[in-house]
Amino acid sequence: MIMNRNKNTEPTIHDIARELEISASTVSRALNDNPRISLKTKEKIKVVADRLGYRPNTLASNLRNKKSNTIGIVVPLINRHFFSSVISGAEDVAFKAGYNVVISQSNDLAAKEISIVQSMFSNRVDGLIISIAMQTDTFDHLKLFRKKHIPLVFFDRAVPEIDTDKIVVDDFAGAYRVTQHLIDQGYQRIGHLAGPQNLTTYLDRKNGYIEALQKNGIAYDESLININKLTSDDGITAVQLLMSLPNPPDAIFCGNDTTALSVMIYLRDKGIRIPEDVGIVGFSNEPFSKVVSPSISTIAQPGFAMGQKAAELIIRKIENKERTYQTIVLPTELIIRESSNRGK
Amino acid sequence: MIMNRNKNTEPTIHDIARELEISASTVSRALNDNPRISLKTKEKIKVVADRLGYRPNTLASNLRNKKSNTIGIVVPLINRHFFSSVISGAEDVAFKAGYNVVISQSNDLAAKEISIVQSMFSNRVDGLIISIAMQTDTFDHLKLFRKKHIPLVFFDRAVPEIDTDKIVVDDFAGAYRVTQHLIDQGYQRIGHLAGPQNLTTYLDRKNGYIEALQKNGIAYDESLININKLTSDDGITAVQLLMSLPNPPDAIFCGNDTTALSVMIYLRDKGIRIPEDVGIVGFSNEPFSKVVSPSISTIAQPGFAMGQKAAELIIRKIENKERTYQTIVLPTELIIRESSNRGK
DNA sequence: TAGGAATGTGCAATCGATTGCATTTATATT
DNA sequence: AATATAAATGCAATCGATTGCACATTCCTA
Repeated sequence: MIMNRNKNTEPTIHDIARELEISASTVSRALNDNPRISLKTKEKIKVVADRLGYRPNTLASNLRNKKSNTIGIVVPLINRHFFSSVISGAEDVAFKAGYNVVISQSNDLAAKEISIVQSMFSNRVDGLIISIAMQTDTFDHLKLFRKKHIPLVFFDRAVPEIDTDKIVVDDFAGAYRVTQHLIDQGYQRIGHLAGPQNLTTYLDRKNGYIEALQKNGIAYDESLININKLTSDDGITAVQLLMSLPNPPDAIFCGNDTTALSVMIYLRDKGIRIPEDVGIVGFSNEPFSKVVSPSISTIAQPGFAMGQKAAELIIRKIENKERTYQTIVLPTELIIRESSNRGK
Repeated sequence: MIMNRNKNTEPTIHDIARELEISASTVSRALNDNPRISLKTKEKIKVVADRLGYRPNTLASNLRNKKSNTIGIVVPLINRHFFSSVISGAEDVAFKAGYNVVISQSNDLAAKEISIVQSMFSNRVDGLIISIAMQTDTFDHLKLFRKKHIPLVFFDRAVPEIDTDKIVVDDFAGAYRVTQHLIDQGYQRIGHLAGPQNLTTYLDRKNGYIEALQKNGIAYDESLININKLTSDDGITAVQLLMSLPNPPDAIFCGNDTTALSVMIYLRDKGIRIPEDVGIVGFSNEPFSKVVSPSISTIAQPGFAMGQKAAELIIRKIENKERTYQTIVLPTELIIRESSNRGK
């Protein structure tokens, strides 16, 4: 009699096989509902599996199948509304399709991003969904995925030089719409706080802004554009600068809601009325933008939907091995609130 | 000559071994910096490994070591500030310690939670960090982890009947402090919007509130307590009820910031001044609570720190096999802002 | 220079599930 | 009853890394 009923050990298909005096192959096939196994045998096996509290060891299965059923997601910061929404959407779709989701945050640091991506590769994720760090400017770690034909999907912040699937929002159109809206409200000199221009996201926003000005026959004034990292403090520094110009702006299109808020607070403290004296628009529709006072006009980015789309796309790639890449541009929505609404 | 340089295949230790005409064991040991391997051999091996672009296959290693280097985290909803903060903190610590983090959300549904937890077990996570779903009322899926001696850490919402590590905030003390603060500010009739009482979190808050009243010799009035699910709408319904009492409250301690905000907006619309006429305090320190106007006094829950602690704790358990369980109660912080500050 | 310790490598089994191919068993056909 | 065919199951290798034990080599020391 072969003895192997170790105590601290999880039951395996071999334990089930031994119990029933059949082979492990049969057990494996039965549990995977393989038609080659008779119904009768399948049932016997399932009974024993239940009794032993058998749970398949996914690690073993993954190794054998060279598939981890895992999707990696890398974001700059988990703890940020937009990104956690994307993650939430992606997890939703992935879970339903039987995939696990491993998540890491780059903290916007290139070095950490590289380390994460390599680790995910070693863990043999089946696909990678990523929004790159602000700081990242070399892309070998990502090209690795392309080279090995592991599906790679960029969202929000994509790398132009890597040809793969991308899901972005229409930053250009969003910014254009914001600017047009400000013009429609009668603002004449519109400033812009722009983010790092190595990210297409922010570049596109700036370009949309410029385009809208030009289409409306407004001279585009370089001095009204302030490029920074869009932190709360950056917003204050920038607005100080803009307002001290000989000819200061009467509206500011801020690259995100965070700066929109800090700008607004700064102006309020200076006794400048919003939207009467200066109009403000942000970007991203952070939850707070709706509830501050005055509420902040902004552009809604469909984070949850983006995550869903990204997961759907990568799963299709994983399972079908499609070779064509697409860039999905999700529409944005201009939400007009108090901070830019003069009622015109 | 043995041929095996398949094209689409990742290099393995065997490829390195073949190249150098040594055994795979030596390669494995060299790459793990085993002292039994000579420096000279190690260096040769590292050179070849680099040249081939070798990346260890973590799946194989995990299978052999019966360890996945992965920590599972289950939250009700990823896309919520408190939870994403916890995740962020946990990822931070886990990554530094060489662990991956897989995340799933229960959507507050018991069935999904069970399914997630079982799947994580099959994936052989080394430990599980979880905040249970509002709906969950059976715990076999979690007891499984205890039975198998897989580290389990509850955070925020813990299950009293399962003896394991827990990290919670001191809801009782937080609520007590809120109430004392309102009393100190001269409020006389303090109402409370409480959450579902099957969660200790909300139960403790209510008890802290009651205790503070009693310690201050204030009669505790059942009619001033409204139990609901703490959604925005619930807040409005509740405040309508409270304010229509013959003897309405002059302050309301809301079970979370969401209701605090909706209550505040409702009162403002009725021309009731905050904090002069009615004082308001929330709970959780949601980002918006600081930026709305008036800003909302609240209790800060250290989400990020909680995540860090949870990860630290579970890693200690994973690596040391400690058998003693602890409940860590993190202190809360009362943040006094405009909504309850009469300047007393 | 033999004996023994110290050092460096290799063999082969193992982790648990999967699967191509072979083999056995049951059923059908003439 | 004998053969052909279909159905059910088993064997053994595989996925890639790890490791106890055995074997080989080098180095000392008496």
